Amino acid sequence: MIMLDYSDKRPIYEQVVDKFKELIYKGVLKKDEQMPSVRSLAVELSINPNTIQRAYGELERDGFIYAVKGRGNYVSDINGMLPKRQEDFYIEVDTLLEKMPELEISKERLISHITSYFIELDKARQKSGGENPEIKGHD
Amino acid sequence: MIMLDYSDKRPIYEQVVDKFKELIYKGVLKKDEQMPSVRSLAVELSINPNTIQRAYGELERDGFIYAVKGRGNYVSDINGMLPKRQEDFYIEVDTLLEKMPELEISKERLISHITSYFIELDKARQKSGGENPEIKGHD
Amino acid sequence: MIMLDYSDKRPIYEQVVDKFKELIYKGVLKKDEQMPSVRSLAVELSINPNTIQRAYGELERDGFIYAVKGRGNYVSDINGMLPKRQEDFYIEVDTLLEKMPELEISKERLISHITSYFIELDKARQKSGGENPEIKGHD
Amino acid sequence: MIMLDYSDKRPIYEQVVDKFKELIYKGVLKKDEQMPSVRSLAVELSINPNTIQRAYGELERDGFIYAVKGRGNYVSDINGMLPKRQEDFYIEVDTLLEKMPELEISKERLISHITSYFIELDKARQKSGGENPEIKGHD
DNA sequence: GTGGTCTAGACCACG
DNA sequence: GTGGTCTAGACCACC
Repeated sequence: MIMLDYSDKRPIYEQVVDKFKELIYKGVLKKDEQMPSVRSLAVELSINPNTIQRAYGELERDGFIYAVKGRGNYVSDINGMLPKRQEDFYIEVDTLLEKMPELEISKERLISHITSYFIELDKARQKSGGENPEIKGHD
Repeated sequence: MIMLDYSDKRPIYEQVVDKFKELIYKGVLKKDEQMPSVRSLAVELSINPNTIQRAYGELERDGFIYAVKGRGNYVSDINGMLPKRQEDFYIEVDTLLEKMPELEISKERLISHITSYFIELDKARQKSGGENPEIKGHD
Repeated sequence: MIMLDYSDKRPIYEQVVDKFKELIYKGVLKKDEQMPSVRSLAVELSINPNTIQRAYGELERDGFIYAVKGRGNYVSDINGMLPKRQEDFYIEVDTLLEKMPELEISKERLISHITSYFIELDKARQKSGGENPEIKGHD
Repeated sequence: MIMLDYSDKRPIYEQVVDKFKELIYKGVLKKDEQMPSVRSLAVELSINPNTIQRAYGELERDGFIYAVKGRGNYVSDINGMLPKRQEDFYIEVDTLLEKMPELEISKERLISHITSYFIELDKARQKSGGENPEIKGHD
């Protein structure tokens, strides 16, 4: 379910946290589904249970999972976190936009890049059968 | 010339490196200009000279400065690094674009955000007297 | 009759204990009334009978219920526990009062808060038909 | 500087966290003052450095201290946290107020308790010389 | 010297 | 069985 990258400089527990956040965001792990137990996951990844414990602790602190003593960890309901994430996305976009003058990249050049990115994406999707419908007109 | 942020999680030498890269990129420090001496800068920032030494080492390794034994450190010629930096920029853009479907943000929504960003920027520039000329049609 | 909150950090047996204490205090469960059997309640809440057993044990230890071998558990007479609970209440009040200087909250400000709390409560009661008569001049 | 209470059921790291929060709140530890080092405090309290590490981690996460690698931990500026704490105080007050009808305690009885609490406090202060002036008319 | 991460192994409370 | 805390001891990056 999860693979560690030991060439990654980030701490292991952080990798675990991020991997699970992604799995939860993408819906692979659904609300109230049980997480792998601390010990079993530790064995599976052959790392120390404490490290998993710490990762689960962070996930709980961030509201992604909840722990029930003597039972296990379960994934929380993350509905309503989408707006916050969209906001963060636009903040990331802005920091990129700020760099443009210094890099002598024009607005038109950027938009052209974005457009061609999505054209390529569409092509690739048509080839593979078009299972992921395009997102349109949201928010 | 440089200010450290101790609440920043990154190591100090890295902050120093980045600050100087920025100064060189922006042309504040020009080709063949002398860098502050290791010891004077260490005193000014009240940090360990070893830390400055390490920062200068990284800057030299990355081709931003060159050291002359017994004389000091000098700014390199960074012409020709622009294309590489632009390339990095577009890679960063792509990683952001990849996140969009999952966040239910449409291409149109993004472009509208970018457009309004530049409109605001223009407004602010007209007010302050228009000193930074607009970048147009490059690359 | 009872609902568990798995997002609550407290152990389940403690939740059960508190819920029953409340039911008994509020008079929903009256003197000598029979408690649900350990096994039936365990099934109803889909938790381990041991957990219920432990909860009932605590309730008995605290004098809220009494067990009759082979028959079941029954609600005790809790008359005379009111003064003790009032005393506990005032102790809690005092710990709060002690924090006030540090928080730069004045006595007058607190009393004004309390007053407006009860005014709001009265308003809400008048709207909903006034079923809970106001408590006055006790003790 | 800090004393542990082993008869306390709460985890050690939590006790450490709370003790430091209190010291910072009360101004005993001031902005930018250095915290005892992880290892030295561990020795002083004769507990494991990991436990201190965890406590310091929580304190940093909560914005009470900041860590500089290779240097140490320093206390943050907690100005502006007062309103949040006052708000929490009133929430605690409200939970107490909610219990009153059930306990058959009237509003008047509570206010009389509070008033006499402050009268006693004043008496005690006059005896000891009156160094802590009364807080008045804030917020 | 400092903080930060990780392991190995133990103990406890809960179910 | 589960999560949660703690210890002892190690290693790393940073200053």
